[in-house]
Amino acid sequence: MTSRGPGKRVRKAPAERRHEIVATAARVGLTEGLECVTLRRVADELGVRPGLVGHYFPAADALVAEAFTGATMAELDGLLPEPPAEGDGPTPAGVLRRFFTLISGTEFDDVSRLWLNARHLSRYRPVLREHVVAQELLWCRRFAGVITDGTAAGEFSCPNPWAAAARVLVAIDGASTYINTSAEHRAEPIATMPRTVAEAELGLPAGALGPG
Amino acid sequence: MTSRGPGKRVRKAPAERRHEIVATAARVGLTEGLECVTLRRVADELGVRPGLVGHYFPAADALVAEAFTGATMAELDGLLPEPPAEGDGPTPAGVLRRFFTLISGTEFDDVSRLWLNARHLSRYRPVLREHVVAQELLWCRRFAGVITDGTAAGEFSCPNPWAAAARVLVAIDGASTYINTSAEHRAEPIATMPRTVAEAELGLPAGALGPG
DNA sequence: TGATTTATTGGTCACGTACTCAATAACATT
DNA sequence: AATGTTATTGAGTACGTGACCAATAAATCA
Repeated sequence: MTSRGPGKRVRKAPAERRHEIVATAARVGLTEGLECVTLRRVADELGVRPGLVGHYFPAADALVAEAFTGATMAELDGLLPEPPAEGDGPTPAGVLRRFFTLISGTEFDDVSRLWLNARHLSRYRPVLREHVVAQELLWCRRFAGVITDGTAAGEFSCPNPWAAAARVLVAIDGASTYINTSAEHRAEPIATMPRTVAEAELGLPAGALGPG
Repeated sequence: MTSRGPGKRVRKAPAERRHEIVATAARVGLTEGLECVTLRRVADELGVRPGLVGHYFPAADALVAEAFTGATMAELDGLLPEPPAEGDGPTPAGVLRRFFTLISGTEFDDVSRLWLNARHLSRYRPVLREHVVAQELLWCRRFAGVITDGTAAGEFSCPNPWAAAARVLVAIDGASTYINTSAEHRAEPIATMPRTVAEAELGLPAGALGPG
């Protein structure tokens, strides 16, 4: 990809270089796993010497953590966009319908793998752990916000949006847990569960958040 | 632990040695993580040279996979014992009550970590992957068996035990996914969910599978 | 234009891993 | 008691990792 002859130096503004390092690390982490996010791997990807990446990230843990946050933050904004400050965005039910449609696609598989990856790796890497906790709470907060909006608009009936969001996320994360193993063996009962749980939590009839 | 002077050799029957290697690997994997299951680590634990472990497991992947199966198999038998061939064991509802009580305890945390660990690692290690798939299906089958028994006995009402078991396991695995990260931040809504899902799936009133 | 800062290079270091293989010693068999 | 089998050792290779540091060249500033 990015290759140039040896010795030829390209000097960039620190902010720009740092940003492209994190972006590359996020891409590697998302597609190949966070343990592939190493100084050498990212450097190769950028056509740069490992020492340079080490210069921006003296501790490799920080790079892995930022890679995770970068990838999941982008994904969250794609799945559950923050509602516009004022005026009329899409209806909460519409937002959720779109959300459940998107996470059913195979494009979401890499994201499932990334979360699984990060949650396990957090056992050993405290810096990553903090980032994962922050993202988990952010996703929950974002989802709870949609529920709150929908309840205010009379679309949903939900006494405790935060707890309901947490439970829907349990279903989503539980269903995506098998992504590397027996997912296809039990596809049918598993895949439909998150949407069903959401409908139950929001007091909606079965199928209300379904496609079409 | 097991230490003896250098050079002193203890020669054991292959079956016995192999068994103690797997048992040690299972213990290390359960308490410290499957990436700590290395030839050297297991050898140190046994007071033996790394080459010996390598002799029994020419590929380290196989050792990790067997360590996982050993640990989860023991756990399953502790949580959901296979019913006696004939005669009267405990009632299915009683079995499930006991099950949900046990997985609520902190002793189950290591098991949660192990599953998370194994499911991620399966991404890279095909041998482990097969073992994890087998265990996932076994747990599901075992759970479905209890549901089937309870339905036959008139305790439960469940049209599809296999699918119901799969969904309850989604709730359990989803709830335990946060064990290394934000588990304690959202303990309340998350911890109660598996039992609630089970009660709904089995047509039981809320709290029917609760403690006491 | 000359001086200064610093982004970038290139190399080294110690560590831990799996894997290989010849030599050895404990056991079993005759 | 001698022999054969093999479980076990000990040393070695090759690889990938994070961390460290002096030298260098590109950009900026005086």
